[in-house]
Amino acid sequence: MGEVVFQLQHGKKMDRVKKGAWSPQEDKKLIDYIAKYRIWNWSQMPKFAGLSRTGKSCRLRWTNYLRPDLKRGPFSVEETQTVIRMYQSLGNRWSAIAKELPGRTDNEIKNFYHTHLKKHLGGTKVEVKHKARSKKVEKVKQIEMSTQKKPLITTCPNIEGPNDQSLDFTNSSSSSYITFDENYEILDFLETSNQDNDVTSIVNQVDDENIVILESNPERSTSSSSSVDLHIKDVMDVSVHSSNVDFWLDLYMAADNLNT
DNA sequence: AACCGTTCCAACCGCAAACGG
DNA sequence: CCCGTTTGCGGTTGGAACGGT
Repeated sequence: MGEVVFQLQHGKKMDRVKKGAWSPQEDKKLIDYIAKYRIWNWSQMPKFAGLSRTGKSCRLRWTNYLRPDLKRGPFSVEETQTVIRMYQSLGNRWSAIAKELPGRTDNEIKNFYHTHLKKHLGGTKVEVKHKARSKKVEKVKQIEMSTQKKPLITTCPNIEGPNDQSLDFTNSSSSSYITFDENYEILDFLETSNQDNDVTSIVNQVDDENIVILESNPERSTSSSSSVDLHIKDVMDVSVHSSNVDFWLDLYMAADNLNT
């Protein structure tokens, strides 16, 4: 990562302005300066702090990374729930969402949403009353949620299956369509054979509100215990309606926690 | 080992809002 | 109210890290 330096016209003098990743030395300069003089003017500060950066770059580095009150680390269940709920009501107003999450920045939430949540949310359009910054105008914005339901493939924690051999899907290489209630109790179960690829005909037979498509974990399919590890292969229509958010989220978080 | 595609996030950019003289 | 400057926001991206072949 070679440092990138640009020439900027500044009065008569040509100032060298650094761009790209911040070095630990630069971080220290910024932290020390703010500790001593507080934040008074971002655009003036860099030259006093001995930094060859724009004020914009300094502000970003401080607010998104150096600020002492930042939380860091993975999002908790509660935080993830908040992000999803707030996004459903506010849309992409990341800074407004960040106000509900102390220690998290708008940039962090935006990244979290795009990398962990977006692709798993089903395709639906949410109409959001978008409060414009002028406070006077209300824009109505159509939030286009991803129409692509990318499979959420991850390891699921032990979900207690029924003590019914006919429902033992540990050795099955086919997909299973299982309806759970909120306690992960299996409400309904349908198994597809390998050659049966007609998903919709199966789906139509069961409650399509809570369908989760599962497939058994190939590595751990030797035991025939009633407790099985599963791969969540796909989540269908679970996250489309807000009433289903908790259900989907619980599965997602449980699976994700197990992996870490 | 070497290559290649994917994931993820820090940092960028352009634009709009807010500020203040 | 105007206008230049500063701050804040959201979309986008470069590249490090990772995973697979």
